[in-house]
Amino acid sequence: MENALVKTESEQSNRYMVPGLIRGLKILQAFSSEKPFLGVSDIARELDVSRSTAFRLSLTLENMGFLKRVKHSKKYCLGLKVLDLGFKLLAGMDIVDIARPHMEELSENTKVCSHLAVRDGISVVYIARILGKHHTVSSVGVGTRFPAYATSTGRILLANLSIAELATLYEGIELKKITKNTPLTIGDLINQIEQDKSDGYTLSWETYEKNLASLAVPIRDNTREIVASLNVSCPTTTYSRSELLEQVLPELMQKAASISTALGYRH
Amino acid sequence: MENALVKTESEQSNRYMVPGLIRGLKILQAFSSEKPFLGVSDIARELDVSRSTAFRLSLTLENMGFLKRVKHSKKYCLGLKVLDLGFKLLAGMDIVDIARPHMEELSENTKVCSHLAVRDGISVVYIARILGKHHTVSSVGVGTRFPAYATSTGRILLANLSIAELATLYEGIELKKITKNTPLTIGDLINQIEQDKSDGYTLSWETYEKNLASLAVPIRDNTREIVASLNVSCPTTTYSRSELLEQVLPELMQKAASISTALGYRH
DNA sequence: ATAATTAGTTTTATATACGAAACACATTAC
DNA sequence: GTAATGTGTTTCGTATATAAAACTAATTAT
Repeated sequence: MENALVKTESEQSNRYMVPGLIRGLKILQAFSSEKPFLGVSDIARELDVSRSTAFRLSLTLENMGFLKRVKHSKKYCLGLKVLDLGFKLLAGMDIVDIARPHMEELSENTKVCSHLAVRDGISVVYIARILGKHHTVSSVGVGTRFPAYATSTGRILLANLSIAELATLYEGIELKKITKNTPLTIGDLINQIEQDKSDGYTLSWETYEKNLASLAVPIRDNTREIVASLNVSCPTTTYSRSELLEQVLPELMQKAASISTALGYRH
Repeated sequence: MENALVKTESEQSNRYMVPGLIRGLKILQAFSSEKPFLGVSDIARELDVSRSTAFRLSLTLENMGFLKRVKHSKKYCLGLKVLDLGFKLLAGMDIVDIARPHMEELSENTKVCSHLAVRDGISVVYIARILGKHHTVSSVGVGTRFPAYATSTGRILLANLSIAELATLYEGIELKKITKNTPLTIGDLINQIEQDKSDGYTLSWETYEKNLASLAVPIRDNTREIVASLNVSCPTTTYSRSELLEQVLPELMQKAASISTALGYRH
């Protein structure tokens, strides 16, 4: 009972959280392509709860269709119901439907891949992708997360925050050196974002991955806030830096403007 | 306290279920493209729980990233974390990775859309899609669910069950007449499935949607069970019935065989 | 303007979800 | 073979999550 007081350890601060739900969701998150099958005991170890609790939680998730028993085994794997949630979210995002035709034209005209992304805390989450028909294809599928500070799309989205908000957001977060071009301090990041703002675009040349170029611009809605970022990405060999800026950027900005207009933004 | 005994009403039978988790998941499922924003009171009404409970559950989901407050409002919308689960599931399904290149060839050669689907109870769930380059594109995205009895892919997947299992699965389920070709009784369905089995394929001609044709075949793995269904679909005007069977079917079966082989199936 | 309604949040007494221990039955060790 | 460990499941007393009520702070009605 002496550890009843030491509840602050790694748990969320709020005293209103319901443990059954936290744990249930953590179970779903515990599954991965490396660990696709977990038994009750595995789950109990993973979450540091008793086997009886793990048992009841798993049973609940199974009954709801979020977990499935694998045939002729007592182990569980993720159930197909987990797909529903994600696709319901995307279906509700009319920005995806609005943007897609423009993105298809963009990809058709530039021959490269295009992505639409939104910010979730310090992450960029990709919510739409059009594969270029004629060149190396993107491996960034819908649902992919990247650190915002290290990607062109991410920096565009961070530009919507004030310096104070940025500082709060990145308080205690370490910026990892991914390639030679990634910002290493919040100061660096803020400077880059200020530069982006005056340019109106972000060019990332091997910032997140060697040999990968990406050019991103903001999309705004009727509130005038930056709600998404539209980008094109390709190998650094497809277009040179100047070709990207001279040939691709105007096309990209025009499509972004069309999407913003469709979302109610008045220029 | 008199209603404490009447717990069986619509709740799950099992006495080990943890209510906090059930309710939390039901909250996530309550959001839809028609109702993208819900407040604490809305949620309380929707789940028939007290506002204080709805409050604590929402707070928990918010802290976990599964719900987000919409700006300048107390309402919630789905958080982007829900995407993670679905895409983790798909990433773990190596059948998708294995099938995709074959599906791309298939779509390239036949010029129409191809889908890969698995069964989840009485539903078919689509887990991969390749859009045809030259014709009307499919609106059946990854994650889409359809009633298994009414689709070609679904009937192929149902063929893996014994008649007894089929009867159990559809016990108390009403088959709705979707078009003139949908089976209306379990007897009809079983007859159709028996026919499919001897044919080795299912042709659905306007079965689920007017003007839509779909041709599906089974995919088996090392256990010799039908684990997925591969199909092509197109408007009924693209290919005639006989063209589908003579030109497209051999190609489809060959690709399905390749995928089955890659999954360990020995012919 | 004022009252009435509805919203989200906080408190608190009690119904209940939880961990510990026991159980049954595998699988592995020796 | 038997012992030893590991698994999923069940029971049971107690710590705790919950519903009801109280409390604010917004909206809406009048």
